[in-house]
Amino acid sequence: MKELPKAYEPKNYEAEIYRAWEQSGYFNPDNLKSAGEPFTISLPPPNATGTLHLGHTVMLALQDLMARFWRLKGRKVLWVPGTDHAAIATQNVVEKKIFQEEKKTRFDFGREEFVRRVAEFAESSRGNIRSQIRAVGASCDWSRERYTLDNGLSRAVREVFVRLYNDGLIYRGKRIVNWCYRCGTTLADDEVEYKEQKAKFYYLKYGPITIGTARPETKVLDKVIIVHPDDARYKDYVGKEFDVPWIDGTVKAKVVADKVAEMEVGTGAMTITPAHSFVDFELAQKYGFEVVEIVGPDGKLTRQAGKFAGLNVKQARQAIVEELRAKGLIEKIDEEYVHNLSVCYRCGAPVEPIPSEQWFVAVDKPFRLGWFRRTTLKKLALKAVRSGQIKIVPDRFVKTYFQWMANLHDWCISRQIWFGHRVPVWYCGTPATAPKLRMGFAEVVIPRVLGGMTKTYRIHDHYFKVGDRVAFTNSRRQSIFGYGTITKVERSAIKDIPLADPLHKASYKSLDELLAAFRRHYPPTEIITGETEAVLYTYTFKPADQAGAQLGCGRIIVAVDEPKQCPHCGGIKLTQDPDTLDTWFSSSLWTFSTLGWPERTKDLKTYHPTSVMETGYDILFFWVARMILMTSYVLKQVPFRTVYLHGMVRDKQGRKMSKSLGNGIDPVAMIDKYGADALRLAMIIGTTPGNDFSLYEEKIAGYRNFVNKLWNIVRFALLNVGEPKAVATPPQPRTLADKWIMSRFRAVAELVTHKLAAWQFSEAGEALYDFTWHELADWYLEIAKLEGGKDEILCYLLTQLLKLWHPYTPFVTEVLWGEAFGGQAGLLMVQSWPTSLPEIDKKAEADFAPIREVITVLRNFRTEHKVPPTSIIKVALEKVPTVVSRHQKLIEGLRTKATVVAVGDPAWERIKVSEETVISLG
RNA sequence: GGACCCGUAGCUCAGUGGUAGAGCGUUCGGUUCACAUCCGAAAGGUCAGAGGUUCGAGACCUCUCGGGUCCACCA
Repeated sequence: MKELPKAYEPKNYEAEIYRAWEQSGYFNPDNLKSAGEPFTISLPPPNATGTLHLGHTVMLALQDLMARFWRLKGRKVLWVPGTDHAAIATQNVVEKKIFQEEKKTRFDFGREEFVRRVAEFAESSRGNIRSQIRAVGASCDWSRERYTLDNGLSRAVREVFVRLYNDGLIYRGKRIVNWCYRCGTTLADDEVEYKEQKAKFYYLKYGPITIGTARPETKVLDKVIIVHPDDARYKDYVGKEFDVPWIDGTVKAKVVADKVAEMEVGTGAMTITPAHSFVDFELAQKYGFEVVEIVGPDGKLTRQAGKFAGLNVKQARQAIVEELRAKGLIEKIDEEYVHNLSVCYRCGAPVEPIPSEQWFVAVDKPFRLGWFRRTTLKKLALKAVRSGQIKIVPDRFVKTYFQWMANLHDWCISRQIWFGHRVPVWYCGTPATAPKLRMGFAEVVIPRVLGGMTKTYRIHDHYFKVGDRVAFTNSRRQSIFGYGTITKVERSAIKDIPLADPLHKASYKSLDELLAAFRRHYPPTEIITGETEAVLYTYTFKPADQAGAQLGCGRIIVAVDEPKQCPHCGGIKLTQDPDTLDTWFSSSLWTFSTLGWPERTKDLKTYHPTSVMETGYDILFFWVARMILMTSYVLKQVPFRTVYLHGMVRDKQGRKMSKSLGNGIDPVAMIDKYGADALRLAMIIGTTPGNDFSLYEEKIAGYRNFVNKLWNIVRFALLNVGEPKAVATPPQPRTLADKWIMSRFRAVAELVTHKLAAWQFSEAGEALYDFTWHELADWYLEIAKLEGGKDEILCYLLTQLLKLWHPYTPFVTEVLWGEAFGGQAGLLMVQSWPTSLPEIDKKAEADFAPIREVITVLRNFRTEHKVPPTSIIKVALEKVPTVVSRHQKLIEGLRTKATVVAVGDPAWERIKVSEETVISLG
């Protein structure tokens, strides 16, 4: 006989229990005796600087549930924990902090110092999230803890980058990207969120045609109007060119017909701004229109915007609208226009499309995988799911996954922030000497340029200014063959260009010959006539091989480790690309980089592919899809066999939890108040994968009550059992109640086992909850008080029940296990799952049911007739199963205080008590 | 525009073709005897609506209504 405290106080045990688990070494599968098949989970790494929120708690509870279940089932369980450097998010946090505390920006510190400070901050706050993960009870292997920015993972990142580059799947290009002015960086397509917003929509007179726009400030240099080919209104204009009085002087506009213009939208006509719209950029590529940047990366208008240069977007819009108004070009303004404003998912500031030189992963480009297969990254990622190698729970997300994959564009992976994995790319030369501006030359003319040609004609303005330092590059190879400074910029119609200019080495006999020369270098779509305006650049020239030793050859070096010298020219002044990588690039390698890749480690061989990826459906695209894509490419393996997606936590009204609503619940406070076990139950029972669920304090309190019930079940047993011991095999039941509970236990144990293996955690938990409280506690324990002599059975049920509950409520079950069986039984977390189960006894279950019913009926009878608790009643029952009369004592003892005279009837259906059946009240 | 989810007791939600469920709340009753973080009872349902499939539908199919999410587009 042993006495436990009356109520379970989680605070008194949890820390100590976790310490015992950790010290046992069993979180590390190397220390598990089991030889079973490994079961691996990679913990979706929380942000290093984060604090535990309910989303984390959900994933920890579910993953720990799986880990503990399979560990008890004898599998070699590895759960790899870690944290994510969360590049933009972390940098933003630190920038904000530094600005508040010291009124300084990152530029005041310089890159190196700033990164050091961010890293320091991340390091110092990482301990916080670690201890909070422990507080939930997560049985992850801390000896294998990783960080996305640690040496091993950084190496994996560089290795993958280099491989992709060598396979031609990473390229650098000037493309329209999403640009966040506040963060000063690009964002991937899915890092942009949309907010519906009312804005002004301007109808502007653009020559004879009215166009609509919400962003007049980008329209300064628009010179192409797109209309639908079938649009009768504009039929006569198509293909025509005309002068249009516009924002900054007159522009020559032409009208092009293309089906992208929808007749119903606005006026059906639009001007295009290739530099500031994804669609327009595509059109510009299609038709060869010039891409002119109006808004720069600083959010201010560029010098191409003429007199508006230097104004920020907001000022420029005002000024330009004013200008348009003054010129009478505004037809009307729609004030009620609703459109989706693009905003940064990290900081909420507006995001604008601008052209920028960035690194991309080509998802649609064919490459050779292994010896035989030609495929694309997108195809690989689709196949992994379509082939069934990866199962998604719930499976409706398969459809979502395919849809997203189908829409996936090349992935912009470079970011202009400082904190993160630096792009493993070096340029031969330094920023000071290697000019930013480039002028490309066709291969055939390079020898002539090298021969001293210092004047070049172009029909597109590159906006070089006198004094600009320019690198001259081979357009095909992208290599620099010379350097120089612009000394003169002139404009002239082609027909007015002197046919023989001493600075322009080539001379022409006739205008036709000059025009032919132009046409050779521009696509056939360009209409080049004598009237076409050309820009004539004059410059100084120094060949690269002369300047090379100091300046570098400008070529790109992509390498895992920092190169000492340029493999192309031997130059030693190498400059690393300033960009860092999208944080999801490193997380996409998470399942295998954490196991030691690129080394061929034993862990990698043993534990990869991982068994399950458990995470919220909100990062199916951000993360899960990218892991599938990258792992398929790098390892030719899936990263995980099953994806289990949990829903989002909402408040009682179903609203998202947010700071502004103030409806958030702090999981740490809840653990403090109700215990980790109660919180875990509240998040597992009553929830289904893929569906959001509500969480509120009363719910957690309810499960706290259950945990306490479990405690008291064991407390009762220990008070009644002489010598508590763990019982592995089911003892022989003696009474009907014994047979009934043993049979029920078997049914529940099997159900729980089956449901847990089938990812149906809620149903398993519910069944176990109901059995524990409403069968075992409410009925069997009451009967045990009457019948006595239950030591063996109670010990057996206790032993097995604690195991079944352990995955859900590890703390209280471990405490109880220790209290009941002491140290000799070892830790509960490494016991074996119940396998030796009692027999199913259908007859006992069938016999017990009417007894239970009779008791309930009699209790109701007492209540209805207001029989005082002390009174004994005598009741005659008719048409009840004969078994009832054989269990007089049971019925009387279970708080009915009734003597039953039962008339047995084998054909009984329903038991009823009416006043007529009552013989007497005693 | 495309896709998806949800609608079941007052509230929060389970329910994988076979007798409508749980927790909380409400009402009534209970002072020792494991637990008031408890025990015993009760009330409470056109399973959003309409049609269909089936011996049988809360579940499967079609449509409608209401609430929500994601993606695409956004001149």
